[in-house]
Amino acid sequence: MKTLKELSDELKRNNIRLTHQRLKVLEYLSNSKTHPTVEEIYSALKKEVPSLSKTTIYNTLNYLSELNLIKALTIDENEAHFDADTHTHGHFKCSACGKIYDFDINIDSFDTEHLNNFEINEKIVYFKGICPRCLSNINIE
Amino acid sequence: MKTLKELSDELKRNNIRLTHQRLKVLEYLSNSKTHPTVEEIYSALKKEVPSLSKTTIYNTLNYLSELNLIKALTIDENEAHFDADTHTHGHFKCSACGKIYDFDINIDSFDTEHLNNFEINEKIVYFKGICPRCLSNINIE
DNA sequence: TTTCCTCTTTGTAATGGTTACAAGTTATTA
DNA sequence: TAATAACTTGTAACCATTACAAAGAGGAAA
Repeated sequence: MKTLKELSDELKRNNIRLTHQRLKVLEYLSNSKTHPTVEEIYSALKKEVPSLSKTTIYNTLNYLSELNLIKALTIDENEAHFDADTHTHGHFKCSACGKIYDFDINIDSFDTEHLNNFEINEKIVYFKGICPRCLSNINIE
Repeated sequence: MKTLKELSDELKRNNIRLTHQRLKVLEYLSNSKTHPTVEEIYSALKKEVPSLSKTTIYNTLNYLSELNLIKALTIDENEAHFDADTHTHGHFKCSACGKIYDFDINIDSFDTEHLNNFEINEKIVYFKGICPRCLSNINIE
């Protein structure tokens, strides 16, 4: 998980101004462990920054993604989720509750001999299924 | 890659009627190795079946996905791609040309001790980068 | 064949996440 | 302070996908 300072410094380094709005988005994301969507970030920050526009959030997140400071997750079919943790790890999405979990996985141990002539820039691992919490709820019913 | 017969039989078994339109979609997908989108399937089949509607293609593909006879790929941010090959394998998307390649990978060898209490139903691996063809084109320029 | 019922197809409209754009605002530099 | 560039905002456009209703097609039973 990236700290607010790391994100801010990196933006400065890329000549991207650290505005109040951007700082709020960075702060929210770097403190979050739930892989929030734009909508979630928006409704959370709207209280503190009433003038905030969704476009600003999209802009900020897109900048950060381009700079590889955050990751956009496409594990959810209809909405992007964002993750301030860019160290390679897996994501598990529960089909019942929709929650997205992190899990450690040694992606670089994959045998990828078939991709010898490919330049690999990103390795993504998504698992889907039912989380323990939902499994126990099903058993109760 | 699923044969047309396998797909047809499985649909019959699930009491889904094998209409002319559905057979065409199944046939196209089972012969395809390029992970086509709905748009591609539509424009290819429209010539043969002029009355064909996009909704029918969505319906058919959704049925097949629910029955786990095909896989919907979300490696592309803005459009779903479909794959008649359901044996677990990885997908590599070239960021330059957009082409999606298959590659073999032993996903079950992953160490997933952190997910001991999770019910895992699907394992997805996406790699992104530049394919050999585009790499050599860049070198020429 | 005829009737009935159900499933399917089709076109259009609606949905919803995301992006484009223009106008106004803010920051930076000189 | 003025000038320039970057940023924010709201609205409108975009586009893949889904919802829906009406028309069409197929199978079962008589």
